[in-house]
Amino acid sequence: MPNYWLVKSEPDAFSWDQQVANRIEPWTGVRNHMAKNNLKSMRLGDLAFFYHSNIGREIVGVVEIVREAYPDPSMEPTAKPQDWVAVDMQARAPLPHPVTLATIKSDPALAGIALIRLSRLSVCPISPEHWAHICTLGGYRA
DNA sequence: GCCAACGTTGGC
DNA sequence: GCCAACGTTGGC
Repeated sequence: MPNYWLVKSEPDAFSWDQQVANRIEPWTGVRNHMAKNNLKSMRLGDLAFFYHSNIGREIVGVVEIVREAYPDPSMEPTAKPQDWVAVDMQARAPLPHPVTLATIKSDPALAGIALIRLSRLSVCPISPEHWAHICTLGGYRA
C-alpha cells in the first residue's frame, strides 16, 4: 500500500501542464519543517494529488514519487545540507474532473482533511479513505 | 486588496 | 522564556 499525499503549487509559478511536459520534476523550495517532514516520509511509489493554490484552487492531477528525499538543490548557501529536502515526482494522469477546494470544504466525507485544517501547509498527508473519495469525485481510476 | 493563520525574529 | 512585530501563505 502506498502512502497518499497532496502537494500545492501556484500555477503561475509551476503548473500541472509544466509537470506533465517535464514528466519528472524535482519538488524543491519547501521551507517549512512540517512540510519537510512529510517530504522525508515519502516512499517510492507513493502517490500525491497535485493542487493548484491561489489560481484555480483545485486538485488537477496525480503524481508518483520517483525519488525519495535528497538535499534540496535550491537551498540557500548558508543552510546546512541536511536542512531542507526535495523529492522527484512524475506525472501520472490528470483528474478528468478537477476537484475544487469549495467541493472539498463542503463534503462531510472529507471533514478534518489537512488541506483545510492546516491551510498553509504545502505538503499534506491524505488518508486512504479521503484519497479514494476524492478519486471518485474526480472521475480518476487508478 | 484584505485578512486570518501561523512561523520567525529580536528585544527584554 | 515571553511576546510584540513582522513576513508569508493562501483563501476570499
